[in-house]
Amino acid sequence: MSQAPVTERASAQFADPFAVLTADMAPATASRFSALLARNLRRFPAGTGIVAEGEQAPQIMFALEGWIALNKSLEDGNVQMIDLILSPDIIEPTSADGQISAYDLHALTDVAISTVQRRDLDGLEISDPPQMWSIVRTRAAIARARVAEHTLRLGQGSAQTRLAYVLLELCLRLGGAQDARTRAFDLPLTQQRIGELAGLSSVHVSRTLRRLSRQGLIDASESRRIAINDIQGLARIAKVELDVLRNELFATDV
Amino acid sequence: MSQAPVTERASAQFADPFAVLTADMAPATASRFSALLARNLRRFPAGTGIVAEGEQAPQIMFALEGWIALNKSLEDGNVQMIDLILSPDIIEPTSADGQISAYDLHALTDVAISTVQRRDLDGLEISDPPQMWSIVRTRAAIARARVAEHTLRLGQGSAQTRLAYVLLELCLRLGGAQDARTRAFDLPLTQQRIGELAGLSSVHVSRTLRRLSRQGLIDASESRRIAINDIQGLARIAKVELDVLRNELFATDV
DNA sequence: CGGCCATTTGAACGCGCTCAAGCGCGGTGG
DNA sequence: CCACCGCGCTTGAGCGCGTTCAAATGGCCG
Repeated sequence: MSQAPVTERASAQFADPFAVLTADMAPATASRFSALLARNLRRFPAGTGIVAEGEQAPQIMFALEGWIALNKSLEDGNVQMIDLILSPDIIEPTSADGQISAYDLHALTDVAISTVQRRDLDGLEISDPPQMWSIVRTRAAIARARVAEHTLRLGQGSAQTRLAYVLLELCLRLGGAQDARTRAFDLPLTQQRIGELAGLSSVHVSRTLRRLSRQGLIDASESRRIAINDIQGLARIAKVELDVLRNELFATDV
Repeated sequence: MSQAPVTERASAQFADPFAVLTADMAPATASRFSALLARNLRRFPAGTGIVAEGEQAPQIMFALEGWIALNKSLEDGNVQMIDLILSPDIIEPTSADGQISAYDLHALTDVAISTVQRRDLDGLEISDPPQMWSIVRTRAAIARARVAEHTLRLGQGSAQTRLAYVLLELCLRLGGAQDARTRAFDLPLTQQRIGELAGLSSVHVSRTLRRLSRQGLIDASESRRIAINDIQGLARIAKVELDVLRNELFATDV
């Protein structure tokens, strides 16, 4: 941890994120799990580092609230956002040794997470079959698929394709958009950060967003907010099949 | 499965790959695991498809022998190799639903794999703590770190950086090179395939390989074979810290 | 030998980059 | 209150990297 986190007791406003993860659990396991999360709750204000690349890190982090960037950077300072973490995602930042983080985790907004070690989850496993690890596995599979779609477009897509894909993925992950009729959603990222995600310079993010606007596909006039006007057209440019993407991004079983 | 695989009984030549995975297991678990792998052995000749994107797939695949491309492709036909799978890697091709493959798996050489379902592993779990899933988790963490390094360079690296990284990663994964003094190794990929991995056109792979040769960093004169003459220099161009990469790519515990 | 595929090399294009200037907006302090 | 500053966004100009298209070379196998 590169910043001193704030620890606090379980509070009512986390009923929601807890519920997403405990929905299909046996009640006894669920309550023990909720208690574990509450015990290990950490908060980070927007703009702070959560975990630094190459430093000691918790093995498992439950994203409860806020937007987290999972970054890696080249020696020359160029940053690539590998993935964007939103509740109820689970982050496993350590590599083979289970100790050192392979990634840089950065709070894009105010963030609440719960950090645990693997043995904590083993300690919870009383039901049969073990459900805790099953949940972790499912979230890992979703993250893998998400990163692969992203990587595909970084390697093969044009700027329009990359950006359209990023917007579409976020639209779907935010629940088909907070405002369902207009498919508009808050995007608490500067164009610089969007560029780190899409592998583009901030200048070219600006140009490409305006191009998509001029084509009538999106409305990006409001700052830190995106409205998708033509989701089919955007999917065509992103070179994505919406149904396929939905199946990849959302759990359909435990 | 898009090709009819060949099933066969356990044979002596797989003692090695089995051993890598069973090294730290309790003997009883290890033998049951080896039997499971042997029971579900499949072979694919070079150039054949193993699993197609969007089709039914096994949940867990143990790579025993050969080179496997983990690909994704855009609607327009452009292919990106997300990762390259070598024994003792474990592939989990399905996404959230545990049924449909999110990736296209392709045999680059003759390949031997063993395919199982999650419940098969649950059935093996008799020791405490469960070691099977721990192995799967560790291999998954390694693959995540590998894909992230790759994605970073697809998003932020030049052609030289991407290619140098690909060669370095393979050099390390192949055991610091089969021939330790010259750090030379067989690379059973056409430049077209290397391009799919590095996110470059095959033409530019050719130019960039020659450029690295002219700089004295590698020797690519022999077809399907690479010799690394100056690993430090190559690491500089790949913008990679060799020790860090080694820690990410290799398991240091179970 | 002929045919096929992989590789090499040249030529030219264009996408996305950097550099640079200007604008808009919110926050701060005189 | 307005002046100022800083930051993010926009837009223009020009460049260079990696692309595509095309042709030639080399290697392997029938």
